[in-house]
Amino acid sequence: MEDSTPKKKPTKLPPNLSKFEDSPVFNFINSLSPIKPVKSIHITQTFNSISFPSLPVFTSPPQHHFSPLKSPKRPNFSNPSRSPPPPVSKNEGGAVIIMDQLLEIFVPEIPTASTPVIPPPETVDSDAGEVVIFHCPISTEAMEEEDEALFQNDGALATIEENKPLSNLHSGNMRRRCLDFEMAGNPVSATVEARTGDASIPASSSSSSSSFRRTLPSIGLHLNALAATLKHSDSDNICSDTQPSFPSSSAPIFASNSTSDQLLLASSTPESENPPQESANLTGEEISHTNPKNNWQSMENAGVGACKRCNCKKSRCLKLYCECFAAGVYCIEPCSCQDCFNKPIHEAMVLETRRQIESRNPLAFAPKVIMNCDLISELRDDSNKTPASARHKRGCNCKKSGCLKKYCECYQGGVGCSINCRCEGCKNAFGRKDESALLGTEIEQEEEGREHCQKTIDVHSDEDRQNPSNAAPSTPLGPNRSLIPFPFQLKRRLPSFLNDESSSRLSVRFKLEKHGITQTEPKFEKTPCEDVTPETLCNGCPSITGVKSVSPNSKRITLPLPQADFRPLPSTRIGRKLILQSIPSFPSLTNQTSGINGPSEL
DNA sequence: GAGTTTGAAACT
DNA sequence: CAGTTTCAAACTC
Repeated sequence: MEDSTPKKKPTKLPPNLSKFEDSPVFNFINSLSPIKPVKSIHITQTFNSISFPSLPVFTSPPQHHFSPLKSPKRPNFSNPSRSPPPPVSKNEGGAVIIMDQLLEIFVPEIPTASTPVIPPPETVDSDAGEVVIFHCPISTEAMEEEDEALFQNDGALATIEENKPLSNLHSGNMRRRCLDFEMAGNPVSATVEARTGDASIPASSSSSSSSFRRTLPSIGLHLNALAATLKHSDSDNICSDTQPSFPSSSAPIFASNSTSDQLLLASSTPESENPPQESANLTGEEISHTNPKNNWQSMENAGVGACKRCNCKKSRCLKLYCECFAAGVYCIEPCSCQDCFNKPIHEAMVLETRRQIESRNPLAFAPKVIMNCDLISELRDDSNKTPASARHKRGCNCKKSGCLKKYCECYQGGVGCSINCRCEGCKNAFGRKDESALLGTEIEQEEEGREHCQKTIDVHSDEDRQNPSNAAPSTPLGPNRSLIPFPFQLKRRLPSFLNDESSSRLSVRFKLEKHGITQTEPKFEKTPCEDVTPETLCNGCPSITGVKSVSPNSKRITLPLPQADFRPLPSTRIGRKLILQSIPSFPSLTNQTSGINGPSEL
């Protein structure tokens, strides 16, 4: 509003000036002047919108202005990456993209308002309308947060978002949150994945709980993956920003670990956090293979799950009952909560509450699902923990669900039950408690016998040679991949031997055999993945969830480095073993901080 | 969409 | 620490 008036003034000015300037040139200019008012109008809208982001519509006007700047990007939108049909997609995609870009550039662009010419009026209108629709769900707060993240990451984000729109546009509002989760979960993973294509590390997997939630994390992952495939890996950075509001929370705890560690960690929020890992797990290839649509769906689903939406009525969203709060994110519009205090406005209260909760349980906000790497270190400390690539931090206590429903946090997180679980009648598709126990013992043995790694490797190689099928799984992917539980889809698509679990378990079996322990074999042969996969996996993991990440391999893995190289290797085990030994080197490469330090410890 | 089930979180 | 209550998600109809 204000803007409009000032602009009008300029128009008024000319008359005054006209006195001085009667020259034909001046008249000519004056004649032109009428046009300006029109431009000014656009500008005013944009500014208004900008100035009042809070408004539900807030987005639309700015878009226009921004669009010009973005104009270069638009072409990208039109890019094939988008599945949607061109006509419709144009508007939507354009609009959405614009919004994202606006968020990114937001302030900076304002100056560009002068450039009204750039955006074709048509596109502007259509975009605006659509944009409004998409973004409305997003709270201004969320927008702000996102913006911050965007600004921080700038280039990377911009590119990412550009890419994202392609795949993610549908999700619109969700997208932001997903990013947040990613950040929380694993900022780096995404980048790593994108760059390396490996995905090796991320434990992301944990993430996602059941099909979708897991995907959530995956969502982020997906986005990242998409972005990665597209180009930018930087998205990682973005992730970190996501929840500025909750610095203290779990993040620090896990954050202490090196970035790699973070990657390893699966965020508690099944959706967001895990997904990243999953995505990470997914190789670029996989991602590419998977239909963007699938990812998309998964993302949307995840969005529901991953991008948390709570429905709290009595907790004020200040207790762990609230998924948003538990995930360390503010509630946003999509939430149906009542008397919500989990908003930036009440940041102090939120922080205080978090502090209290953490005082009771320091890990209350820590990721509920911990990936391999963590386990590795933990395992050393805690012999009891299962070797599985990912496990629930505390374990579940299911009595009736059989750990086959989302009631089960393990299942929801896409991880198998562990010894820590007190569940009854565990049938967790991702790994039953009893199985994990066996694996755990095996793992312990492994660790004990690491000295024999070399030997075992040889043995494995021999065995692999004998059993090519076994060997295949063991491939370098194994190690790297192991972390990354392949999406169920992948399992379906890929030969069974490719599954991490199978490979990992096989390797374990071999090890056991070597050690003289053969009893376990039957179970390993079962390769729960295969057994289980059908329903749960299919449902849950369309996107990723890498539940099965359970494989012991995952523990070792982490770094993407070798993946490409290793894949060729015939035996996964070998890869695992090698990786283990190589681990030491990784830390140095990635992070000094990394608590993992596998090598030294190893 | 309402009601039920379930198990985590919070409380005692 | 165990038992109970509260809570909200997940699930069913």
